[in-house]
Amino acid sequence: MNLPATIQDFVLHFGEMGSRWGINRTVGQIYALLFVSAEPLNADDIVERLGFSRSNVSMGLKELQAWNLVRMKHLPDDRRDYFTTPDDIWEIVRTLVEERKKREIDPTLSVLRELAMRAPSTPAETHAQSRIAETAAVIELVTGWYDDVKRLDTERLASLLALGAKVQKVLEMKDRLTILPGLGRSRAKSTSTE
Amino acid sequence: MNLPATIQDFVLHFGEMGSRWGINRTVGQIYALLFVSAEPLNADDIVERLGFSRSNVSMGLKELQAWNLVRMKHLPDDRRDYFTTPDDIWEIVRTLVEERKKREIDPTLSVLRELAMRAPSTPAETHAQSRIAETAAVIELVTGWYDDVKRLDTERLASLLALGAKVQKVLEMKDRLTILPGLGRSRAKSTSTE
DNA sequence: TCTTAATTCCAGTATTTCCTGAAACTGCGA
DNA sequence: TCGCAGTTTCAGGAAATACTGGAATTAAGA
Repeated sequence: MNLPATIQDFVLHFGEMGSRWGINRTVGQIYALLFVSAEPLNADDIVERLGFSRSNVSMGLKELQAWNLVRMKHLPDDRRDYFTTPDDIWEIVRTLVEERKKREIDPTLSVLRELAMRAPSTPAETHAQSRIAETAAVIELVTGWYDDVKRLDTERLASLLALGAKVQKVLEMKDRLTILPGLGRSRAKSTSTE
Repeated sequence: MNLPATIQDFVLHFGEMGSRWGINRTVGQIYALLFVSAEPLNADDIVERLGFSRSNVSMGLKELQAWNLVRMKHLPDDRRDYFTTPDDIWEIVRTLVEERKKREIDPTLSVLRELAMRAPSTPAETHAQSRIAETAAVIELVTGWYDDVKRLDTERLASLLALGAKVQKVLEMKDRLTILPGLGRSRAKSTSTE
């Protein structure tokens, strides 16, 4: 590994983190390197800097592409593929959450719904199914919230986050002071028409 | 594995999910079983139902205890330890998020801050450090929001989630219509005095 | 169409992580 | 203090995952 100390430390830490979150270490390191690099890098640049085998880098890049986490670019008079991450970190966060949801949460939710709907055959099963149904409801609530806020532009999202729980106070005030038609609790189901 | 079909399918699915999120399959399955069981279970109950070795179950339970995800109980005239998960799913979610944050996000954040503060020695490093600092800022914003909303009681939290992005509309209205002292953007840093 | 540089695939190997059985430990009741 | 039921620890084996080098493939330029 042939990198300035700070970059190396970042890359190594990111690799460790990745491996705790179900992303393999190599892929995490490749991503980290692209993330902090000012210029797009090609596969050989990565091999040189990280010291992985050429094919390992190639597979890692493929996986990152499958996750929509990197962008491919081409330089004039150069056939090689160059890769970067988006400049906007919020876009990266959105992609990460979106992909993770699509691959893991959504399938889980449909499994849970299916399990909860089966005809139970023992009392134990009946109890289990009500626990499962509760779980599905919580996941639906959280993902519904997410589906909603992900449409906000970054600035609004950031200010909402900065506001934190104070939002609650504003809402209580609103409940007390004003009548706002069309702002009730019953949010649209949002699963069907996107 | 000796379980009603629905419970078995849930346990297996949960085990798979766990292994994608950095929890090993066995531990995930033990947790899933406890989660759907109406009664507390002891280690031998788990061995019987899941077919793991006694020691594997013991280690799994130990790990779940370290994560604060299970409760130990004792029955009268029985020395064995019995385990359950909390009845309230929201409590489970809070614990999960809290532990994960404590073990992974917080340490990462301090690493990032340290890296961003080092004196850079190359232009590449300078650029990397500004990316790292930006990342730290995003993480701080999100965890700050989380630290804030986690204090809400479950009912308020659920209604906030149900409201989704509509919150934004309420806030815009508030900006236009009223002056609310002490509700500005500048939230307390919240890291120091808890 | 041929040459060549670049990329991808794949089979085998290495490494890491997980799981087991046996042995050590703990603490209660006699 | 001893015996015993229950629990935990740990070293070694098993399984899963990751990594490599070479061979196959692709595509651009001549």
